[in-house]
Amino acid sequence: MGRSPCCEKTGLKKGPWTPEEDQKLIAFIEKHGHGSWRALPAKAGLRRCGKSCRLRWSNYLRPDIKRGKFSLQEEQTIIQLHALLGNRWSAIASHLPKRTDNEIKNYWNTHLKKRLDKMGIDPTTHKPKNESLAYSKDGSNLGHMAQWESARLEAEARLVRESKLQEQQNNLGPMSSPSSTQITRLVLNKITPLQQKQHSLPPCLDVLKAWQSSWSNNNNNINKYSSLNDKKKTMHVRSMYAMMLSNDDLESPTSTLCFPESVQMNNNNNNSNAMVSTNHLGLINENYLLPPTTLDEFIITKSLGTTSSEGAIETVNGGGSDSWRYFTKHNNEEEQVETDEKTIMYDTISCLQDDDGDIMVAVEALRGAGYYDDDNNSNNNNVTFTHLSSNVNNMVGFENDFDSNEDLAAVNLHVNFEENKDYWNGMLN
DNA sequence: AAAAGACCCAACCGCGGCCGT
DNA sequence: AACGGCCGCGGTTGGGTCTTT
Repeated sequence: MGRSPCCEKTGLKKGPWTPEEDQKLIAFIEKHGHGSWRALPAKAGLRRCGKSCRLRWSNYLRPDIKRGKFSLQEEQTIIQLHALLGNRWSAIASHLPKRTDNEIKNYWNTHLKKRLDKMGIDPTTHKPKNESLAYSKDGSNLGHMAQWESARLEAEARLVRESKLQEQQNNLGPMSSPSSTQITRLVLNKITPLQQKQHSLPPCLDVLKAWQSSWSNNNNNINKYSSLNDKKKTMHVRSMYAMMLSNDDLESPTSTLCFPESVQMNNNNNNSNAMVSTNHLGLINENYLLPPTTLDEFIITKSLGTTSSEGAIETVNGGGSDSWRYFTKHNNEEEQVETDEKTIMYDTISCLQDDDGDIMVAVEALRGAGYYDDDNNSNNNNVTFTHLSSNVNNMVGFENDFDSNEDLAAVNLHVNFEENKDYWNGMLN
């Protein structure tokens, strides 16, 4: 069946919208709503086709659109969702409040895709490039498998919702019945056998395995760097996936995707190697995602030997809107910290604040964990938090033998875990 | 300083699904 | 069931801006 054009092409304007046209469109929609897009242009006095008006409104003029730089969290979400969903921009956009599918698509094509590409990750399959080639040689149909995986994940989400509902209806607690996740897995295992840990990650998610491999290969050497810079150089080649791989909690509550045990956090382990490794994951996350060459800096310094129980987070308006760009440490790198349970250190974090006032992840982390005290917010953008080190130590499960630099990394690590939990919960609700 | 190339992103195009008739 | 209108979606384009030579 042929398809008629959406509107008469003759006499209608195309191309960039003028401010006057925008105003006409906004004024009309605010007064009447958009109703039928086809009929709208004539009523609004615009020489545009309805489709052009719809696009202009939904991609640009809508009041609930957030414009400007994508945050770290948004970047993470896009990459994670793209690995799961592929180029389903509207689906991805539904998990990024106030962002349009068009904007996400553009950002992917112009930034994230290239960044993955430079790292040797195939942005289509999210697999390391050499592995992608090998995989193709198997004759596998990647697109088909990704589609299958995507459909399977959606089915998982649906099933867990249903099982949650069932649980509620039956009024049964988790102790008296299998958890919803367990139920989901039982059901799904009949559809797709549970993936063997580490050995057979879903094809479209094999990037996780790649990063796990990257992490594992260097994990044993994490304490052998001669300087922080050396550590950083190595850390730059890794990604947020390391963070995901580092904690079982980050596993999708519904997915059969499994993360390797070798890099899981062991909160009961006071061994310093384990502690350092875990904390470095937080730094890896920050360092990788934030490009190494930028104008703005997120600086961590530390003060040592104090018994103060207070610290300070200072926000600095340093580089305009281009914040969240770099994460590094300086000063005091060689200093060792001796602590006992009663010795509290404090750290000063200098960080940037973006234009719309969002404070960076670390600050949100502290606030979320109760370390950020709005009442103590001073006039010059200084905010304080209390009881940092001891509580952070407890927060991440380490009771002894910690280093304050690593503690701050742990804060970031912790909050990212929480954010990922929220993310997956959001996927399900 | 100028030209060429690269980059970016708003806007367009056309397909396909949904729904009413 | 067939048709037609509407809208959402993903791919692509074109022109403005920035960077490099």
